[in-house]
Amino acid sequence: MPSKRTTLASIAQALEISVSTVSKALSDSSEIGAATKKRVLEYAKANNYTPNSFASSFRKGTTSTIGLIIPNILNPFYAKVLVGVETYLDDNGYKLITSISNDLIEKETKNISVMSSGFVDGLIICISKEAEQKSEYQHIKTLIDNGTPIVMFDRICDELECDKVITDDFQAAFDATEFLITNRNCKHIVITAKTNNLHHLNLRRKGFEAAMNKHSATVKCTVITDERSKGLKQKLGELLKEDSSIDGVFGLNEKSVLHAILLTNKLQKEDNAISIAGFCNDMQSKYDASLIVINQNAKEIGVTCAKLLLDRIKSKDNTSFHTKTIAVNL
Amino acid sequence: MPSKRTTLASIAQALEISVSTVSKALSDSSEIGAATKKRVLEYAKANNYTPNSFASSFRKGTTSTIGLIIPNILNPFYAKVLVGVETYLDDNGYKLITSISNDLIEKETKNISVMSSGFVDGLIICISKEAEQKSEYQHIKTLIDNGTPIVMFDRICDELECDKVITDDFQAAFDATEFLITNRNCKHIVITAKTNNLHHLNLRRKGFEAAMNKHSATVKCTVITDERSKGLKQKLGELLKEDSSIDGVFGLNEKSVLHAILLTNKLQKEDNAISIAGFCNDMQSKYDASLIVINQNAKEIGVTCAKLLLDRIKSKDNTSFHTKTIAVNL
DNA sequence: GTGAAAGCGCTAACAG
DNA sequence: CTGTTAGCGCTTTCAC
Repeated sequence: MPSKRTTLASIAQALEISVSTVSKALSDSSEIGAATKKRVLEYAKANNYTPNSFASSFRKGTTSTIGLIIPNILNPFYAKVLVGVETYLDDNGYKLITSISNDLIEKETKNISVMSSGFVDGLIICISKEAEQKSEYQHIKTLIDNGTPIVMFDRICDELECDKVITDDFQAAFDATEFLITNRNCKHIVITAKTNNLHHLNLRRKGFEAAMNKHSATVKCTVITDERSKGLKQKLGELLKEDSSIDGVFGLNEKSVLHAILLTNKLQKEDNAISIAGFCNDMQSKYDASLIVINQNAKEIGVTCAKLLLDRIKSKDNTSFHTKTIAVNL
Repeated sequence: MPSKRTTLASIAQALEISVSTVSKALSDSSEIGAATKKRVLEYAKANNYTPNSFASSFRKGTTSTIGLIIPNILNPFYAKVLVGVETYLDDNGYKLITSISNDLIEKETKNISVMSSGFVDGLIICISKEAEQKSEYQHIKTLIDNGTPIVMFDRICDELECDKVITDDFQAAFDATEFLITNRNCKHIVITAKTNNLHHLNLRRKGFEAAMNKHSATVKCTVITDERSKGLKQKLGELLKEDSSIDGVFGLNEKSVLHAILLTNKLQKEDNAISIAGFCNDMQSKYDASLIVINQNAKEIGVTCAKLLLDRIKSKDNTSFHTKTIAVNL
């Protein structure tokens, strides 16, 4: 193991030329003669020189690194967004620093400040539930004021001036609900809704309600609410046992859908007795053709975020922010 | 938006004191008088000075950043490992750079070299399927020779000298299989095995076989092999329809287990007619109590990797590497 | 063609 | 107590 890394200086010393010559030779500058270039390149290879890109970044004032802050990586929606972000960044020579906020403002704030203290050229963020519920955006505002380019996705905030990428939650929920009604002939649909007052969950619920209103003549609905997922699951289980007229379930989020799948399986009814629709990115959903899954195109969301951010960084423009809506499909 | 960031130099200039005084004052050094400290602190706050920790890292020669390279983030096993790593790192003031290799040597190699060129203090890696199958470890060796501390997990290689964290795959498979036999009274168990020659999958299969041999008098087994997941799923589906004596399925990996759940659900047999056991970290499995899930304690694996790595970095020792085996439970 | 030198922002000897 | 100085490794004018 070589005790010391090869650097420009060590190459220069060994070859008795100057550091700047070495630097230029390695970057194949036209200023340097072919003979010198060859000498330098050979020496560099022989001593397996790897440029210290950290130093280079420091010098240039950019890091080619992007920060991603998400609430939870076990939710496949966020995992897929990460895949999209990582893919696009990697293709463009950028690195990715990831932080999981666990939906806590404190951790979010801490990591934002660490990253933005010179480590990243820009930030992609889905704010924590806590921040959204308390409308606490000061930590994000500070970031923007500081000049760090950011892109928000999924959970966004109108008062923040930056690029944003969202799903058309209302339309998606409307479409899926209508599909339950018109294609699966559902007559009694249950919706499971957490009472956590998240903006995009409310939109989904409104989409569902709009569809129900449109078809109110033929379809009935029952709303289950609870502030916790477990509570929702339990109530749904009881309801399914009691009321055999239920022939559809609409899940507003990942967990609701998974719970619905499990509970209806347990009932051991004849095939397709109960149709399930909802927002779900779990692998499981891909294998179960009977499900009506709202495909949020999470990976595409990630790619779009990354693209918006890199474009913003390259243009150095900080006006006219875009909000892109990623289409969904069933 | 302030056109220029506040720096030590700008503070020093404004207050007509030296840069080093400012630096010391901000780090609350005992060398500086209370009055000066107060002046500096107030000015810093007023101009919301944030230290450029990138520059500081550069100066100190360490980045407080760790690289994590995993094949796939959509596999919940790796996602959970990431959570463990991220949690431990964050608690210890470290950042995390993540790269997804997609099981390709090329991307793995590229990202390793980018990260190790000064951006990370150490690396945690689960090598790509491709590297393991081709026994290509040169890119890892180069890294080790270069002096970068690394920790391997899940897929390891004996010839590489570094810390390692693994699951006791053999024992886990043995225990789960025996549970199927003795507790669920299975008489005919199907095992779905991909023919991809991955070390830890082979260990799992050996564990299964050892249990079968021990109970060969009472239990029969059928082995399904295919090089692709889809093929396995199809063969399993056909077998389940044809042979009604099957009362147990053992899945060697995530997908196999998920497929088995789905297929047996479709059969609409009476409850618990077919018991399923296997390696699975999907959310779904948590909600289905009838499953026999091998809990690999993925988060703990992540925490252990991170801990081993930080300890190694701090001690600067590069001898006596440890291989830790994380216990599993059903 | 090649080299000298400045400097990115910060830290840490060493002087006063 | 405060200041001077010398870099970390690299890029980039500007001279020669």
